[in-house]
Amino acid sequence: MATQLEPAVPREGTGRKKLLAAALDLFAERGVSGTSLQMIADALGVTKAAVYYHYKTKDDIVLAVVNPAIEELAVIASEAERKRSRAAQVETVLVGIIDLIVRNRSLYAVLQGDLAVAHVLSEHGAFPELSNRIMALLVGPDPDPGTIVAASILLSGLGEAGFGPRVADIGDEELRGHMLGCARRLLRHRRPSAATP
Amino acid sequence: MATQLEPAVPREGTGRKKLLAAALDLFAERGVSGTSLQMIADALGVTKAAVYYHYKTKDDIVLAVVNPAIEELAVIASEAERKRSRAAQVETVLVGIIDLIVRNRSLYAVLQGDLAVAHVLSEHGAFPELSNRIMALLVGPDPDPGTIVAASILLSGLGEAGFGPRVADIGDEELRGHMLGCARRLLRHRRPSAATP
DNA sequence: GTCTATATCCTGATAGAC
DNA sequence: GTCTATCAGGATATAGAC
Repeated sequence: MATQLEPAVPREGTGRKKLLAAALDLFAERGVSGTSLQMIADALGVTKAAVYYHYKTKDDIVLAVVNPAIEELAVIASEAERKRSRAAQVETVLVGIIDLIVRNRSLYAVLQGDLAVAHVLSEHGAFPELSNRIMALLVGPDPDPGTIVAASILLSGLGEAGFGPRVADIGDEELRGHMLGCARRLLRHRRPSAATP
Repeated sequence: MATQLEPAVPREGTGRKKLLAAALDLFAERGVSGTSLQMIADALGVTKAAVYYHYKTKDDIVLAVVNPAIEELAVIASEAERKRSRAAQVETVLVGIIDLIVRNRSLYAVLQGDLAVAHVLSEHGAFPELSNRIMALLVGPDPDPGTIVAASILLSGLGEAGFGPRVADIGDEELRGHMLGCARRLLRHRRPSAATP
């Protein structure tokens, strides 16, 4: 539950940390299924066996790469669930997720855009439940379909857009602001009131 | 340039058509890199060699699966480029793409969400150029970063959201309407006016 | 911690019979 | 159009030396 002040996956480091950084770059560029352990080893200048010293299986590497983002998301969700007003819950989720995305643009894209990651997480982790918690915080109780569509577009759109080449040359501060603006525009719309005849 | 009245990839058919439908389902579920020719063959109840009778390489299958959507997108782009007003251009692109997504929910997700597809298309096709044309139609000339961010979120978000399980039980008509509403909300925002002091 | 070497399986792809 | 049989290469993963 420590506050994260550094990027979730550091660019430099020793041993495992360099491995995870190299793996993330490859996952973001070629996809998890399109990345072999040989490629990761080559990126590090070592052999496959050296990679296997740090992690027993490829799934373990995927989990280790993606885990920091999941832990941050869990903190964000818990923080948001403690808020009393719906508006504060939505705001906490939006600010938290967008900050996470901007701070490390490729990690979130891999986490929620890669089908292989989803498959691994559905077996080894509890990510689907966390994903549902975050969605519930965004759309609230008894959401109408329009809100569900908007939140779905937002969550997947933010991830892919943050890593896309078209926003690569936009600074962190500015990107954060634009993403927050997009999120608020998307989510703030008139619900069809069931009480109106 | 024939108008498409049927789904881009038919669910049933004979020979190649059943092959493409089975391949699309697998691509959408496991990703292109995570789908082997063996899986496609198994889904059809045949052997790999039978698959190779229809298409020489795996890339050819990917191209054939994704090609109907690309052709539709090209028609949409050309149609939009013939409009004179910016508003009409944006509207034509939005209505066309959303209709394409809703009519065949997994195809667009595979086309623009799968890194392996992007890799194949960058080699064998001219999709990057088409993608740029559509983006240019959405954001207009000299777009500000906020508009670029919004359009990026929209294009990737629509694709993934259309295939997601959360919107699976929403009917075509309703989904189309909600997606259009989201798109208009996202793109319609005040540009920072450079003329204002 | 990293290496070489190896084991095993699966991949995309081909040839030729029916 | 589909089959069996086969190929070379690459995948994950392990064993053991340094």
